[in-house]
Amino acid sequence: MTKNCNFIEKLREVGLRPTKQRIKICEVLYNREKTFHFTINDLVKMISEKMNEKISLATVYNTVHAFEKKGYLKEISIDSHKSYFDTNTSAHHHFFDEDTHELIDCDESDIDKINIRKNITGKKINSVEVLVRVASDNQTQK
Amino acid sequence: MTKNCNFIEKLREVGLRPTKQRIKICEVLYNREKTFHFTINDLVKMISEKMNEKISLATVYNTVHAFEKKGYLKEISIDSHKSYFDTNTSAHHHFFDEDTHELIDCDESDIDKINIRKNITGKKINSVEVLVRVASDNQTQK
DNA sequence: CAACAGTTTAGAATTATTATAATGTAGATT
DNA sequence: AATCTACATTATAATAATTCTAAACTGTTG
Ligand SMILES: [Mn+2]
Ligand SMILES: [Mn+2]
Ligand SMILES: [Zn+2]
Ligand SMILES: [Zn+2]
Repeated sequence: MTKNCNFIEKLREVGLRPTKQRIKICEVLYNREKTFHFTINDLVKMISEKMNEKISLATVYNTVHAFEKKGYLKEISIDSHKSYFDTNTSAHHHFFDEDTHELIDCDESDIDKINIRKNITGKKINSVEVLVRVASDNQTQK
Repeated sequence: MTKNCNFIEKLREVGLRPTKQRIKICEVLYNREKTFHFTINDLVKMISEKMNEKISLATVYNTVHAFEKKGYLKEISIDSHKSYFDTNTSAHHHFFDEDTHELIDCDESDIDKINIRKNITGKKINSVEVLVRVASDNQTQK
């Protein structure tokens, strides 16, 4: 279990003031075994349920985007209608369960390295990510 | 150049009434050499610029979603903040230019077939798509 | 502890999308 | 051809997600 003072240092390192709201959000996001995926709505719920404090919605948005900019969080595009964030900021692939709308990380070994043959002049590749959409085996597929 | 009567037949085939708005939208979307990517906003502009007719925004949304459901259009998730649609409905990969926010199709030959080793019990794979984010070579990368 | 810059906050504003309900129309029925 | 009816279109209102605003607040510096 990471201590709060670690979060304070971590925030200081990237030039974010260790305010109590940011520390609270760090606790909710990083004080756990595994990385996970969430929406802003999820996060607001988690804060209000797990913590007694209430944080303004604007602050949650601001903080999440500050964290994203500093590389503490990654935004994942799967569904144009919802923003998902990921506390796993490394480059990795995903499964998306279309029944439950759950995102699942792929292990390194699940998918071979992707080889891109095309090269766009004047442009460099920033990322290569695979999205595997899965759904229940029996039901009618979309 | 596809004739309107073809669109009428096409619409009838999938059980959509060939109304003048739907035919108009078909013309804008499919009366061209190559497939392309667009947002609802793009489409509304294209209709009002290319055609003299004005179609209600609600109808554009309804029609695009009707076309999507019938397999005439595909929705692409790249940017959680915007919905992109694709008149190329086949399974294919994309480059996304982060400078211009332009989507570019990958040819079959640009990327090898992806082999998924993981298998999620009770779930079948609906699609496997790769998104390659590119950006200007010289500028600071995000 | 005073001062300042950065931060939080509630609420308003904006944007994208969907719902509503009245009106219009394609295609079938007479 | 006139009528009918289910479905489609429309303008507008409603909703939802996100961002903006401006005032109050707080962490940090000296
Ligand atoms: Mn964002
Ligand atoms: Mn959609
Ligand atoms: Zn992930
Ligand atoms: Zn495409």
